[in-house]
Amino acid sequence: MHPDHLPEDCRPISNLLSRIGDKWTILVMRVLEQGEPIRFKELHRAIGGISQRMLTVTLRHLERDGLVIRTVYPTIPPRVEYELSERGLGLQQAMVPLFEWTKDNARDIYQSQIAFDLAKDKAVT
Amino acid sequence: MHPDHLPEDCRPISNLLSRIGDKWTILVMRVLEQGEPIRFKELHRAIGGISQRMLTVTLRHLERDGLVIRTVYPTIPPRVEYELSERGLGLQQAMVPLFEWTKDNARDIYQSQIAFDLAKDKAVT
DNA sequence: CCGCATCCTACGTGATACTG
DNA sequence: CAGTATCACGTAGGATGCGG
Repeated sequence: MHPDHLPEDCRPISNLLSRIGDKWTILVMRVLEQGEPIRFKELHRAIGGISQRMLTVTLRHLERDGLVIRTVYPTIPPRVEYELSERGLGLQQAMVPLFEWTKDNARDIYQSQIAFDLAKDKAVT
Repeated sequence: MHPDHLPEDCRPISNLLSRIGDKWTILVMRVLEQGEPIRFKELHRAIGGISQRMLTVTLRHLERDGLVIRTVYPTIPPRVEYELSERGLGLQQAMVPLFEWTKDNARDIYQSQIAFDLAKDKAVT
């Protein structure tokens, strides 16, 4: 059922992108990029529009992949801090060209989409 | 509802990654990367496990973003060829570091996941 | 041969309320 | 403060059959 007979490089990349390509991961990593450990609540505020649940889920994924480090201080009230790991930092750096490309092409892509949708509508008419 | 008050760079990047980060886009682009125009059926065979529908959807998205070029030869039977556009090629190149990073870190990430899941199970016990 | 339309299922996402 | 549990919803994805 899965593309097992593809060049081996493709699936891991596709899998990785599927995970970091979700709705929030990039946003979270970008906030974490500052280097400073940051608390859950701060993250929640820094990232607009994310629910508590999705922030938790996203952080768990990142932690599971060893991309962020989670530190718990068993105080009362509890205090939990998140920071990018070495690996996470490396991923950030690997994504820089993609960031650049996106910035350079976002407008053109948007134009293409408009044009495409327009042609579509005209075809219907 | 959306993270509108984030640094402007983040959302477009997140959006782009969401689209190219889906299950098939990377795989399709990788096959297209060869440079040769390629027919639908060939693509379908080259990419194992993809349904006809998802291949169509994926190609439409890529076409809409101006990343692939779709050429129709109105012969009988019909002949449709796909190839990477300039823009698509640029995206490919921008992703090279990410590909490299993934190749270098895939194993470590996998290990982290195992360890994480194990710790989880132990916690339950 | 190409790929669109339909139906259906699974999962990601979000809102809310509750626990340590 | 941090995180879990529950429910509800929308979209992605897969299977199948039809049309150009």
